[in-house]
Amino acid sequence: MGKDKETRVRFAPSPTGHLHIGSARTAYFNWLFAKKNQGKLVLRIEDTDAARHVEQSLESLTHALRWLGLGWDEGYEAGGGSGPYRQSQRKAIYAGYAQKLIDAEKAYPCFCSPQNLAQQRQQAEKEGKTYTYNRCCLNLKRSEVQERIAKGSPYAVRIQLPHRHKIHFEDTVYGNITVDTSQLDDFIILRSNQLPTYNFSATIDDALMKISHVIRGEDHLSNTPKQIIIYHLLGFGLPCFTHLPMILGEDGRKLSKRHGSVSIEAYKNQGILPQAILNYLALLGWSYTGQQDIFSVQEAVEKFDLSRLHKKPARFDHQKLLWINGCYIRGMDPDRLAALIAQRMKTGLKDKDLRTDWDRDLEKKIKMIVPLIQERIKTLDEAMDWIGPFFCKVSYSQEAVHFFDRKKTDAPLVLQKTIEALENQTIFSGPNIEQNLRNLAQEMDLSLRNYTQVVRMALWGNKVSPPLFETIAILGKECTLHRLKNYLEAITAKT
RNA sequence: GGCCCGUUCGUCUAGUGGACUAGGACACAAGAUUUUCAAUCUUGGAACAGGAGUUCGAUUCUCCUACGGGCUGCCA
Repeated sequence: MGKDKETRVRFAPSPTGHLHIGSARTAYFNWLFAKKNQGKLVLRIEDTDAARHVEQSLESLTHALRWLGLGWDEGYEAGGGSGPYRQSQRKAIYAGYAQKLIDAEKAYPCFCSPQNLAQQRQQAEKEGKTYTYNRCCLNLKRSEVQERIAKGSPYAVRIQLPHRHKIHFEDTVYGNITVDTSQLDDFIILRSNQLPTYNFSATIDDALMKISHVIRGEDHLSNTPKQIIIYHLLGFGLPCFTHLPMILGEDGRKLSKRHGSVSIEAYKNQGILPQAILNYLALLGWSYTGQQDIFSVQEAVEKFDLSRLHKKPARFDHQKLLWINGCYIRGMDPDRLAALIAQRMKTGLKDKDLRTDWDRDLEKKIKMIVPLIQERIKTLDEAMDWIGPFFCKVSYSQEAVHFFDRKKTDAPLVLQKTIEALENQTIFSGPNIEQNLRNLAQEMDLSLRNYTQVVRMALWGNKVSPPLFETIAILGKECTLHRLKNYLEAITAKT
C-alpha cells in the first residue's frame, strides 16, 4: 500500500440477474472513491459458477451501470492490461496458483464427493455440532493421490489451514478484526470442475489486477480472513479493506426479490431518475453532515470519504427515494423533462383511445403541458396519469356522472353558460380564459372553487386536474367545448 | 449451534466526555396559501435498547444481557 501507488478499485458482480440496489451502491461508492482519488475503476465479472450464470444479465448489468452514469476505466468491455476480466476466462491462472500451493504443501487434493460431504454436514448439524471438514484427504499417501489422479478421479483442491494461527486485518469501517484459524475450515479453492471458488479467484484477481482498495458489501467481511490466508500463502501484498453496511428491505430483512422492485431496471421503469437513485444511495451508509439530503454527483465526489461510512445496516425507504426523485424532477429543465416524458409516451399510450387531432407534434404538446405538471409528479410514471386526458378521450364514470346530484351547484346551468362564454372567447389563452370564466363565476354568484369543480369534472372526468385555465388553453376550443357538451349530455341524460 | 459485526425519533442520519431542553431530512399531524391536486411556508408529536461500571460528569469509554445483521457452500 505504498503512498505513491495508484488508486485502483473494482466492482466485481456475478452475472446472475439484474443489477441489484445493493450492488449499485457498492458500484457507486467504488466509483466515487476512484473519482475522488483520480484512480481507476475496474469492472470484473465473477462468473465462476456456471450453474447460476445468466449470460443476458451481463448486458443488463452494464446497461444499468451506464444508465446510472457509472462508467469504468478498465475491465469487461473496456479492456486493459490485466485481462481477461471474466473469471471464466482465467481458469488457467487459478489452476496454476492452486498447483503452486499444492506443490508447496499449502493445499491438497480432496477426493471426497460433494454428496458425501453434504451428508456429513447434515449429520453434524443434526447433532448440534459445528461442522468442519475431517481432513481425510490430507492424510492420503502421495502415491495414492498420484494413482487416483492418474485414474481420473475428480478432485477439488482445499487449502491446508495453518494450525491455530491468528489472522489480523484492519477494515476501514469495522476496525481491527482478529480471527483464529480454528474457526475456519480447510476451505475449497478449486472445484472438481477446475473452476475456482469465490475466495480464491477474487483474491488472486485483486492481487493481479493491483487493486489497492477493496470496497464491497459487509457480507464479505467474514470471508476476508480466508482471503488473507491466500494473500499470505501466495506472497501477495494486502489491499485496504472497506466493508459497506448492508442495505435491508423496509421490513429490516435482507433485501431480496420478495421486496418487490430491487433492481435498477425496475426503478428505471417506474420513472426514477438515475441522479435520484445515486443521491438516495449515497444517503444509505454514508453521510457527511447529516444536514443536507440533496446533493449532486459532483458534490458527492468532492465530499466522499471512507471515514464517514457507517457500520449499521440501513433500511431502504422508498418514500424518501420518491421525495428525492420529486426534487430532481422539479429542478429539471422543462424541455428535458418533456423529452423524457415524450419518450415514455410513445409506448405508454399506445393502446389508449387517442384523440385523432393530437397524434402529431407530441413533444411540442408535452412541452406546453410540462409546466403544469412538473411540480406535481414524483416519478415519470405519474406524468402519464396527468397527461393522458390531454391526449385521450375522457369517459365519465358513474361517480362522475352523479357527482353533482347532491350538491347545490346547478351543474347543467354552469356548463351551458361556460359553453356560451367560451364560444365567444376570441383569444384562447390561459389568462384570457381565466378572466372570462372568473367573471362568469362571479355573475353566477358562485365561488371559484365551486364553479371550477363543474368544469373540471367535465374536462377531466375527475375531481383532480392540472390547473384548469391553462389546461383549457392547451386542450383548445374545439376539444374543450366538445367535452363540456358531452358532460352536459351525460348528466342530463341520466335517469 | 459456532464465529464476526452492529444498536440515537417509524425510517435515513448529526453527535467522537460537559455547548444536548439530543439537531436535520423523509413520513405523519395541524395551520397558512390556493381554481382541484401538488408545490411552498409555519408549527407539532416523535429517539440515545436495558443493566452494571469508569468519571466531578456519560448518547459519547468498558463489561454483561437483549435484540438485529452477516458468515458458517465444490454461491458470490
